[in-house]
Amino acid sequence: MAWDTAATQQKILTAAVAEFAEHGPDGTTVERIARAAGVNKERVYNYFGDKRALFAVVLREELASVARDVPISAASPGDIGEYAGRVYDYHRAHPQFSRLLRWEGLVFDAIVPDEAQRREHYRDKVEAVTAGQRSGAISSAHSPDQLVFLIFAIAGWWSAVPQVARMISGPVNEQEHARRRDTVVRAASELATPQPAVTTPR
Amino acid sequence: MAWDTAATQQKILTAAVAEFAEHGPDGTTVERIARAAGVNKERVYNYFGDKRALFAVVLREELASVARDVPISAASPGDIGEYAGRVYDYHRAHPQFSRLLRWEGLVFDAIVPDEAQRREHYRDKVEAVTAGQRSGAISSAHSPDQLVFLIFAIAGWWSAVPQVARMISGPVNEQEHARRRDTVVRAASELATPQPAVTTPR
DNA sequence: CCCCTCACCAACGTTAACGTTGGAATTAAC
DNA sequence: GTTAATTCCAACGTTAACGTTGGTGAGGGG
Repeated sequence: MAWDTAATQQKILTAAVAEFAEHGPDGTTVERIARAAGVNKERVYNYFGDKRALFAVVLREELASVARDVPISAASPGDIGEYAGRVYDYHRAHPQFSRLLRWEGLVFDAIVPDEAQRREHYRDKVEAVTAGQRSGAISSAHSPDQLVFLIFAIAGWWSAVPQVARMISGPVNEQEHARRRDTVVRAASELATPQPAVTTPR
Repeated sequence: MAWDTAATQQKILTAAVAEFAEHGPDGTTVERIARAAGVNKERVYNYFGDKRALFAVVLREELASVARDVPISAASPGDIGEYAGRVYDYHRAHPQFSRLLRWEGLVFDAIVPDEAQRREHYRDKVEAVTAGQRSGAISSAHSPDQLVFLIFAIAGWWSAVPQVARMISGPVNEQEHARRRDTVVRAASELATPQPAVTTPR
């Protein structure tokens, strides 16, 4: 049988994503990754360097995915709402992504692997919103970058602190998921809808 | 000098909070906690059992604090906005709380230490919003539990994924914090403001 | 057909954290 | 004032993960 080093590397990477997402950088052991991938531990060190380096690769591979897989359209508040809904769906369908994102936030406070490229992806979203605001279809009550971030917050917080969501809203079944998604869509849409000035009485 | 076991336990707990918040359950070592507290490692085991038990105690102690320290008022949308702002402030002023909350979300998917009491705290918030909705001052577009959760999301996501916030909005200084807080306050207020129906064109 | 390179793995040394134990110092009880 | 109980710590055994090394066998170039 011929060597297939690319396949070996891929198996390691897939196993690493699962392990790191589940246990985090400190809870993960290289031995478990190797066993899950069906290869020897030494292969991991040879291909990816030490554990931290592998973690960085895993983050880079996985965290660019939402930007690729969930395109934005910002021609109307309804578009923003649907975008938020899709981001919510993505978090739900890819718990590994969601967990890695949060581990990154906890471990890499300062430096993020591949920050330049990630920034690009986010810039796309912000620019789409900027265009929507310029056309008047989207509310300008918030600056575009912060509106984008609010959408992420609304869509992502559920999976970030599932325990809090459960304590507030009760056990999570299919129906509850639908309810949450609906809330996300409508809330994002609200925030994107141009308003005749919100007055804050004092 | 007399024994002061309460003080010893408190020193351990304080050190444990800092260590667990910084490094998480797996990254923390009991030895470091003991050293930081200025006591012997054995004291930790004697008073708190093993590492996981101590982690549970730390979570219980720290995570009830927001509910205690940040009361809600929901007599008007402006109240909701200000509440969201205070929650934002709390996250910023107590990064340990924020980090522990997220670690809890990652590690205790199912069971949460002291869940019953935590649920009580959240219930208070939900009930305040319910009352506000009943009086008509607060929008009923979202069910009260989900509105509360949206507020938490808007206020908390910034510190949960600081790397994303930075990549979207640039470096964080005092001015940027003020901008974020303002966004949080206004967004929460918007979501709480009764609307004459949001139309979603298709 | 020979040899050199490289993927692969079993086994190893080393470090570090966990959790425990035996004993010294201190307080309280009688 | 002697004894029992308790706080505290230094030192220990044990486990487990990290990262490495020496060796084996497959592939390919001359």
